[in-house]
Amino acid sequence: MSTVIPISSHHLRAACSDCSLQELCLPAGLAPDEMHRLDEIVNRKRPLKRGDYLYRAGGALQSLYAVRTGFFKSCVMHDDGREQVAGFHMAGEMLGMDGIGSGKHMCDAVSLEDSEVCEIPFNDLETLSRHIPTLQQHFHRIMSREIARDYGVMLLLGSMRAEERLAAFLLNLSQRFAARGYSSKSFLLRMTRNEIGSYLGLKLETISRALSHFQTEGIIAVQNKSVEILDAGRLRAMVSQCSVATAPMAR
Amino acid sequence: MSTVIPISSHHLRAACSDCSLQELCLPAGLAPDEMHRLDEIVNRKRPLKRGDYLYRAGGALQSLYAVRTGFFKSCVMHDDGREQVAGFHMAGEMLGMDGIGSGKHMCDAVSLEDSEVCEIPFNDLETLSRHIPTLQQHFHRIMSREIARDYGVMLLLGSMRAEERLAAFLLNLSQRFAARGYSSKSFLLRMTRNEIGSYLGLKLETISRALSHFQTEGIIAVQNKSVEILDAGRLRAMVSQCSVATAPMAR
DNA sequence: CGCACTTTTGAACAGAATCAAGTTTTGTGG
DNA sequence: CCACAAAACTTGATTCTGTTCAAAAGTGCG
Repeated sequence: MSTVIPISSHHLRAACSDCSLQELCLPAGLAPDEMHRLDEIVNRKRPLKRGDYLYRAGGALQSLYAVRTGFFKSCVMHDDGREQVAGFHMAGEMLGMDGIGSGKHMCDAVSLEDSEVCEIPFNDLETLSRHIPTLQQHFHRIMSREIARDYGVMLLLGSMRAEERLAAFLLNLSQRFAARGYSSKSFLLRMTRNEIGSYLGLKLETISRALSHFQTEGIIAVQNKSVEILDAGRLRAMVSQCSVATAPMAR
Repeated sequence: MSTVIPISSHHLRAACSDCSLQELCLPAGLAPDEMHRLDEIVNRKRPLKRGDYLYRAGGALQSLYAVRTGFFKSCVMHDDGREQVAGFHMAGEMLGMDGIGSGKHMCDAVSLEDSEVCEIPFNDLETLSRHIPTLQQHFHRIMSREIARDYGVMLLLGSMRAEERLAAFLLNLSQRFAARGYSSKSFLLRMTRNEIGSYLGLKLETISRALSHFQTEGIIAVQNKSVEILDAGRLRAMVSQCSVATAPMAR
């Protein structure tokens, strides 16, 4: 257990990205044995089909989850059945941190396409992070970044108009795809117009109209779920009034 | 350092509330020596006058802060000079957790009345929490609750209309005052209409109108900064459509 | 005591929501 | 693989909520 496993650095990197814990272990790099110990507590999770729930609001929080492949939304349900999307999550991002405080999940996490996640039992993570300062620091950073992101969303919802919100949303997606090695110019919207609207505090008709408008302006090309960004500069100009909104905005 | 300091439980409680670390140490209670070690890393901070900055966006994050007395807002500045209020903070609450991820504060923290804070050097807190699991758990809960609160604000900004937002805001304040032993029915608004509006994604005129309207309806009595809640039930009814928004909403 | 800031209130305006209809896409079962 | 039903999307017309502009009154700090 405390023996250093003799594996190459290439191996480590592979193992890390393999379990999709990029956010937890990549940034500063753990020592080989540390990485191994982290790996030991991570459970591979069965794949989820589109529409499956990863967890539900009110359920006991046992684990945090790292998205391995696929795409998720987290959303809170109103009494009347309407849903409010609180965030979208792609490969390499973590889910479930909102539930630590109360021990219960605060929202539903739903798979928007066939996905796979790694399950990280929270108690084990807490214990392990006491022994591995680097891991502890990363975990704190991840939670903090979540808070900072949320601030950005609040800014967006509190002070931007419809088309500015959508521009910020598209730029944010673009940037996150780019960070994962996908094209920043051309990608698929995994969620419906309704879900985008819910996330941005707008109605689906408004999303549809704004997308159409961007298209006639030559800023983007949309066809169904696929989006191509033609003029990122103009998108950036639309949100530039809000300095903070560009980078840490969405999720 | 590892010696158990012989102080009574009453002493401990006093010391704890004294340094205003309620959020960090009260909930489950630390052992006497643990409490003492926590106390050792906490620096008493000079009082701040109204309008003083506790920290500024972009500044290096050295410490987290616990509000001892007083009232703060945290806000992000737009390029054009407008400000967006991201939260209000009263005695016993913690500030600064948004900056851990980047090592820099993401927003300004401004005192809205003469206040006093405790400074908790973040590195020391991280180190200490490795040795005191209870402290570690509390710290994680605090960060998580901040995330959950932010989800609530997103819900509010994304799906409630003006008067619902204000109702939720008043109820949240009421509740937080009550939790600190103050009246839940009658309190002072430490912030301006403009700051309330910024926080709720509305203009100050809208806040003013809504307050006036609530008053003519007999739901509240307002005079300048002082508010008395006459019919909490109707306020609750206004926000009840959003189950989640009531409790963990603002900050 | 006066000046600056905050608040209130009114009137006109604008942006997004709502209502509605029609079209396209997607998913399912035969 | 096709047909059909359900879901998602687009677009237009209308309505309504909240913003903007404006002016006056109140409050408080120096």
